[in-house]
Amino acid sequence: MAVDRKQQIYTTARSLFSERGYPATTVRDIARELNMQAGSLYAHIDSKEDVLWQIVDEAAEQFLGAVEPIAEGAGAGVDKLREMVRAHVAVVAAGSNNAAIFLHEWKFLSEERRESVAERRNRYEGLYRRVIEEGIRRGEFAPTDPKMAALLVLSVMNWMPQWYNPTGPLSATQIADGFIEIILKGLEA
Amino acid sequence: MAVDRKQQIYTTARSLFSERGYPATTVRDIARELNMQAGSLYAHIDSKEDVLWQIVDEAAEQFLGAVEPIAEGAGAGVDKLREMVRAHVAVVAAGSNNAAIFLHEWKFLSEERRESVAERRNRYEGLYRRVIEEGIRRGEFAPTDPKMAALLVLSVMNWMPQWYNPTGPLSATQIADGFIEIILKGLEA
DNA sequence: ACTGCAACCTAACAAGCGTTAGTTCAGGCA
DNA sequence: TGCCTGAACTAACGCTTGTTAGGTTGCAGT
Repeated sequence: MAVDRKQQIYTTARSLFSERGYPATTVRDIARELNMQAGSLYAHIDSKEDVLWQIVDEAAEQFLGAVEPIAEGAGAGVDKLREMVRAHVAVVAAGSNNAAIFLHEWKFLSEERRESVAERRNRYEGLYRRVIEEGIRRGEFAPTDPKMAALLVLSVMNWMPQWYNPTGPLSATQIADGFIEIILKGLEA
Repeated sequence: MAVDRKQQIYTTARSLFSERGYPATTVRDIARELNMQAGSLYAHIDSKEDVLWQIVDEAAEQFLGAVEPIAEGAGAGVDKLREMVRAHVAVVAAGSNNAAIFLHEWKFLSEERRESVAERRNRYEGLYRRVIEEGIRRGEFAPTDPKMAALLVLSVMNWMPQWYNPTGPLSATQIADGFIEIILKGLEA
């Protein structure tokens, strides 16, 4: 029994933050879900914003950690892009709450923390743009605007937490492959 | 002088709701922006939620009103899909604040209002799915899962309010055409 | 048996929330 | 002139917010 209470608090926070958003979630909501009192939370956490920060920070690391090695590795652009999308979708599927919070709730962090998130998000988006640019230069992809192409890929992935249901009929890999098939055909030379 | 104060309140609310979200925007924030007292707002509005409702309701009508006639009209699926995306993007561009609020803040409406939004959103998504299904049946599009294809199109459009900048270098039509070019190539038979 | 400690509780805090009531004041109209 | 209307104000309401302080409980190790 008595699994690490801190972890339980974070799990509950992830669920509620992603469902209602950070400002609409109160520490009393989180406490109620765990059958405890609001004040008792503070034996385990420092502040509500700290909880948000840890969740967002972790998610940022997960996405970069999964996709950066692929983007900077060797191989054809087509294959790299496919693997990047697969890796991204796998991260979303592994913890879809994290992804939704990462995408929408970072606004409520303090200035410096927000900047740390923005920096990593820019780096992340750059990975996709660069792989597509490289693919165009090599003649793998048709000469389209790489910024728009990257934005298209990222849009599809970023919208995913809004509808993805872990208990739904489609596995994460099926979803990734379904999307990337259409996208790669749309981009190919 | 003295433009309709009610309109000013709605314009300010649109701006703040889309920027910080509904729960993180206080009626005092709105009032401050208009150099007035929070209580004074209530000479013009009934409640904070009513303001949100009117904005969301209006946006729903704008999207359906612009896209439904095209989807149910005659013509090739390829042309219809292109025009639908153009029309959607035009609505976003005409009032990008509305779109962001419509997509993310409907959760904070009352049960019945939420349902009214959900019903129209389902109808809206169905328009895209049906045009794609029709296109596949006619042999215009390759036989892909129409649900995934529609989701791809909608994802790209729904993510747009997150990055679209009215004063940016790209016009709404350029954006729409850039995306739809890639997507149509990805779908074609 | 005693101590130490983590986990939890109750109670309260200052601040902020949406909203209401009562009032003031200027402008248009009889 | 006197009255009405609309828009604004001030002040407060009851409630909720994140957070803190201090006390209680029960269990692990000596």
